[in-house]
Amino acid sequence: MPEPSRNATSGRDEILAAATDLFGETGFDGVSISAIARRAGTSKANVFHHFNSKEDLYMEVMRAACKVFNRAVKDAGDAGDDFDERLRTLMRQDIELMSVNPDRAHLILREVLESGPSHGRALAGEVFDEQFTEVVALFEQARDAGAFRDDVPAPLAAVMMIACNVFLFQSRNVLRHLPGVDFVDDPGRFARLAARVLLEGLHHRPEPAGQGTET
Amino acid sequence: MPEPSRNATSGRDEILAAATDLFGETGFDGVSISAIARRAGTSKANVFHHFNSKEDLYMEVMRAACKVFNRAVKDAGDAGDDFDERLRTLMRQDIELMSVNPDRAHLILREVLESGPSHGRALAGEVFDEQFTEVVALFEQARDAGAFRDDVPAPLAAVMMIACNVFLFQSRNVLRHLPGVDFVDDPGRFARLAARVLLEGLHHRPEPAGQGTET
DNA sequence: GTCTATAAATAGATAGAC
DNA sequence: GTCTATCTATTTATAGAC
Repeated sequence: MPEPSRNATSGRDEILAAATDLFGETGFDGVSISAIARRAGTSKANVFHHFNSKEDLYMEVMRAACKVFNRAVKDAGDAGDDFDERLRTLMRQDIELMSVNPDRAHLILREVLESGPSHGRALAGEVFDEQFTEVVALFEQARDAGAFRDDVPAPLAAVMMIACNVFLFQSRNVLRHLPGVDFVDDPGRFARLAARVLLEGLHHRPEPAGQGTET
Repeated sequence: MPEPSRNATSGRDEILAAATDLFGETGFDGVSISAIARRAGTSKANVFHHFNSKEDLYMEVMRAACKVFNRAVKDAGDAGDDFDERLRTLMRQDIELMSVNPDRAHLILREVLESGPSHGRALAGEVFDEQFTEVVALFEQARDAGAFRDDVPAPLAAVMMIACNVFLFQSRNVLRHLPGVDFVDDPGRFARLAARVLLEGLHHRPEPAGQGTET
């Protein structure tokens, strides 16, 4: 690390911050180097001095974003041993993490959810896989402990949980204005209610009513 | 309607089809008129002959996409009066609709889920609202009939259902390669399993175990 | 309706002064 | 490290022939 001249938030860092904002809002194709330079308060040429290309800058932004999310996911592991409480906590932390880092969350989700032109797909995929694997493990533990039904695969339960969080985050600006929707800006409340539905729905209770126990 | 010279799929229609594909895959900013013309087998100038601007073409594509989805959502209304069956059917039809029209689905979802530069936001918003309202109504009917618990708001249940469908569609290409995930390409199976969890979770069953009935 | 040619602006990226 | 000036390719969009 060649130490920078003296100022902490100078040059390179400001460009990275501006790029994170803009790439997060509009995506790779929707942002020009001129726009990034303008927001960072510098010139186009200076952007190209600090980064070899637009793709290089984008990848650097992705790397930083993934690091933030990976670290947060790792830290969220230790939270008691009550399954219900762990699920609730995990959901709430997940939503709060995205709410606090909307641009970074957008970046990662875009890479995972859109076909995207081969950019940071691999990096974002790792974050996604890690998160997914952890949630699956949680549900499998619960099922192995006999707490959950065995006619619903753990990966499917994991998809449902992550889906709720991701969708709430992605559509928050639209949902907020819909009638009866008063839970968008209260992660704790949403996590509590959604987790309740998932937990009750997953509890061991064979032979529901009229349909066979088809897998 | 000034009838076209003689061929049904000629000129304008081919351009619209090409634009739907490309805008759906890469979004507004990621597609150039040259690319659309190339795929439609015509020239740039001809694209501008049929449409006043790139935004015009994009809006036309959005309009058509929304029409397809609005019609399908309307048609899905009448399906028996068994709540469980209706929810299952609605989920399955929704997933199948997106699977069959991936580009149109992507277009609409992108407009709703990304901040996006003011483009077809309004159009897509209508489709989204309509779908959301219908699902909320379904859950409210069930709750009014006394079938569902009343400590989980209907809009939240609706968000959970739609979230599962949207997320399954959006991340299908990533999920497909994850261990234990064998439900991505079987809408019937996914709808059956996910609906089971939601239904069981929403069934009337007050005072779960240890936590109060907080709303 | 479709084309070639072109205009005008902007994109990503480089050269070289300071 | 930062800048102005510039290069080249590509962008949206238009003009006008056929």
